[in-house]
Amino acid sequence: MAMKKSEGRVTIEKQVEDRRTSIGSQRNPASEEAILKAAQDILLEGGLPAFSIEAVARRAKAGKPTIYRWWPSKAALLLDVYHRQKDGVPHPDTGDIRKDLSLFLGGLIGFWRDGGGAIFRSIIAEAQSDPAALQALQAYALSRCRQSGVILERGQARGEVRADIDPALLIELFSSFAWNRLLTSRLDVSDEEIEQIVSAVVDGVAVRK
Amino acid sequence: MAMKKSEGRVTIEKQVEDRRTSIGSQRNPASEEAILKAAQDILLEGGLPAFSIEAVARRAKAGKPTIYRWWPSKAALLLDVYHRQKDGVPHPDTGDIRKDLSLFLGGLIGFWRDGGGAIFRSIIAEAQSDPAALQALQAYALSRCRQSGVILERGQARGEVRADIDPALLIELFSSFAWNRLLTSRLDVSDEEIEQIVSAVVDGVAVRK
Amino acid sequence: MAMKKSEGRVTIEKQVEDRRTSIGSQRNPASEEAILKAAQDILLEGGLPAFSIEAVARRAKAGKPTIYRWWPSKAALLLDVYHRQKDGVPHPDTGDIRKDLSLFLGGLIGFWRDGGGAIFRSIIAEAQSDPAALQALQAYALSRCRQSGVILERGQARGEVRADIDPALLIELFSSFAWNRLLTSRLDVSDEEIEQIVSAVVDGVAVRK
Amino acid sequence: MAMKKSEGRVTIEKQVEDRRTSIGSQRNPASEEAILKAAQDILLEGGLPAFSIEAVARRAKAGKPTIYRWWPSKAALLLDVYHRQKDGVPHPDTGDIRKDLSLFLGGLIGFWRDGGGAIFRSIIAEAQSDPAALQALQAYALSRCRQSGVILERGQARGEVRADIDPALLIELFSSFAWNRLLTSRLDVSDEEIEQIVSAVVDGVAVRK
DNA sequence: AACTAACCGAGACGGTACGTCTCGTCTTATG
DNA sequence: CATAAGACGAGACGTACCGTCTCGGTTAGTT
Repeated sequence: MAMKKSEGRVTIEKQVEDRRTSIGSQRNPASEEAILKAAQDILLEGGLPAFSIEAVARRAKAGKPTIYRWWPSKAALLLDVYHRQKDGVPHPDTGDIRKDLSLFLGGLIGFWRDGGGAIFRSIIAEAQSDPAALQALQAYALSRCRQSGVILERGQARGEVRADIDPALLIELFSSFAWNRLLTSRLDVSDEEIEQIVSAVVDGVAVRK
Repeated sequence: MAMKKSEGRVTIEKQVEDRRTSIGSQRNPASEEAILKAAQDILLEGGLPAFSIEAVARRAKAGKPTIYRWWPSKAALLLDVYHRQKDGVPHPDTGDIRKDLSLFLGGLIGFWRDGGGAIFRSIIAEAQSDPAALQALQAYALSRCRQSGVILERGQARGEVRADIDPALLIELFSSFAWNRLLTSRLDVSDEEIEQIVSAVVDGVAVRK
Repeated sequence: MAMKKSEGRVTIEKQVEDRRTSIGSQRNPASEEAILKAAQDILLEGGLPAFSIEAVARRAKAGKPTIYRWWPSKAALLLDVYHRQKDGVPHPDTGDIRKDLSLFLGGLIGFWRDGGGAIFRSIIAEAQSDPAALQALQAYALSRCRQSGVILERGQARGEVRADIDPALLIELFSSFAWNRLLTSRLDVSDEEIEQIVSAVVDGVAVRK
Repeated sequence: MAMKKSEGRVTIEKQVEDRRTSIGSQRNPASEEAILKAAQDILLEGGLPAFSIEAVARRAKAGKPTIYRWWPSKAALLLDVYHRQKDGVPHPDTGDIRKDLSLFLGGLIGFWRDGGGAIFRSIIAEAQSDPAALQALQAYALSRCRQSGVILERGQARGEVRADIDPALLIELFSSFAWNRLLTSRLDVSDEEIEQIVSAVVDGVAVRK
């Protein structure tokens, strides 16, 4: 992406090496792209400790004020970076609530374990000190729970799931578990563990009388 | 010279007053106490962003090296501060697994909501960038889950809870929910919500056939 | 926004007042000046022991990195401070080598005695532990000796001074005496002593046969 | 020296490794020796920058208070270290003032160049900030000049040197030159240079009429 | 023989300064 | 007027020493 940026301007005069300058009184998409790319790369390579506005500017060959102009805080940049990744967590519809929930939970954990979690971890951490990030995180989490609640709603429609269950709340319970494992770097969850959790919740912990 | 030494301490009690000096080749409990107190106060007042070794040293009227001597990292100090608060989360034993779990989850959330959570939030945030903090957090979380697992073990002993349930894993599921709410500042959980979650897990989400 | 920028500077003069910020991608003369001034004042007030980068930064209301950016070492800053004082040691040209040398030596000692020596003392001291300072001092001393050698060169041109004398070496001998007195705080040299030294060297210590 | 210290106690029980403890209510010569030795070694190896009370204590395996008990300041320790070295600068008596002065100046420079100067440099540097060191240095320098003045006094007695010359002052002039070279690390003075200086002063710089 | 007094090492204490890092703001020069 | 560049004040980081203090142990003289 970042390489493409000068491609359209090659013929216009002599082009000073590889420098990216203003394109006038408007936001420069090449800069935005370079900054987001740099931010993402830094996060994936060095994690949150390596992530600083300074480092992003350096790597993106951008001026710090350019970053501050468009992203008011570290958290805003983090969120933008996160939104770029399509998160690939599915809302399966196999017709079997056990399978659906196992696939959902396993998918979420797997996505995070395979590299997708680093940035989200950073956002959660940032949200503990930055109120703006916190609000964004709240909104994001809520909408995700609602979206994923569809799994249970389908189960309810099929008469497979109790009608008095709040789908979003239950999804929150499952994804909380994934959060916990993400935040404690214990994402190596076996299929058995996932199935045990799903089974416990679906069938109930209590002995059937 | 030797006479002067004890002269200032004749009145046994209230003495510390101004300056706190060494008590010889051994750790000074007064310093440790002052440092932990200062650290706690700073955390409660300004949260994680205000928490720096510099600030703690200043407030505790201690030298920075004194802190570094005893706590190798910011995270170590954070954990020590957290350990000082007796966390008051109970392991209730009412004989009814529903009540026990509700009291446990409600107790944890209540404790965090009423001020006890701020420091733990900070530790989780810190653990996202500091490997040492992460390790400490892992160990802590694990041991807590095992401890609280006793609630379910008692249920199993009573024949109330399925024997194939892993107590620690189930507790982890419940406390994950509390973590989630702590980290998203949504600890205002109603008793109904807690009961719904407990009920869902105890009785199962599935419709009984 | 853009309008606000110049608003505070409408009245051209007296403006600096409180805060001194960047003037763009280039060295800020106001900062440089403030730092050198602060350094000089600290040296004159508290001498070398009071002179620390920390103290200079504090007094100049500058950040430490700003100092380290422009002066790689304490010694470099010291030398810059010394160079600011025009040192007022003359190269007199009375036509009489005795008078010229007396005025030179007396002038040097007098300049140091009347306040100008404190900083140079500090530089010499610093050079004993800092190789960079040492090198700077060597270069400075050498060039001064060569400059002042002109006194003897004129004497040689007049046929008053032996042609086989190395002017710089002789000047070094005289200024060494001043160094010695500076470093041992014995700058209260009487005119008689100066004349005795000059007389000894000019006329020779040996009895004329 | 330091090695000998346990020699007398070998047979008395099992001797805890190599520890040097108190010998009762009196100064322990072994400790003093070990401290001076350590101080000297550090100075010769790392120069003034490496010389700290901390380092000396570490190397001498002594407690810091033991050092502070006997030497009130860094300078005092430095001076003691310097006094241990017999300085080997001669007061030659060849009967020829030229030879005597050349041997004196050459001897002083040579002694310093061959390792003896490092400590004296340190003392001079220290004296620029420590008044106690300064005073000690003044006294030392004065007495040395007076002692070495004997060279010129003998010349005066022989009728070889003008009677109106102050011997100490002249010696100060010569040794100032050595100081200068010591402090600027330019002790590689050739015999020719020494002879030129001596010749200039003995015979006079002025052309004989 | 017991006691005292001073010494010993060790090392903790409250501090200061070090030199490096990042922060978020600012101004320049370039296009 | 947006950009890359980079200087600025601020202040935290972790380290090295400073000079003071207390400790527990050792040993020489004195009782």
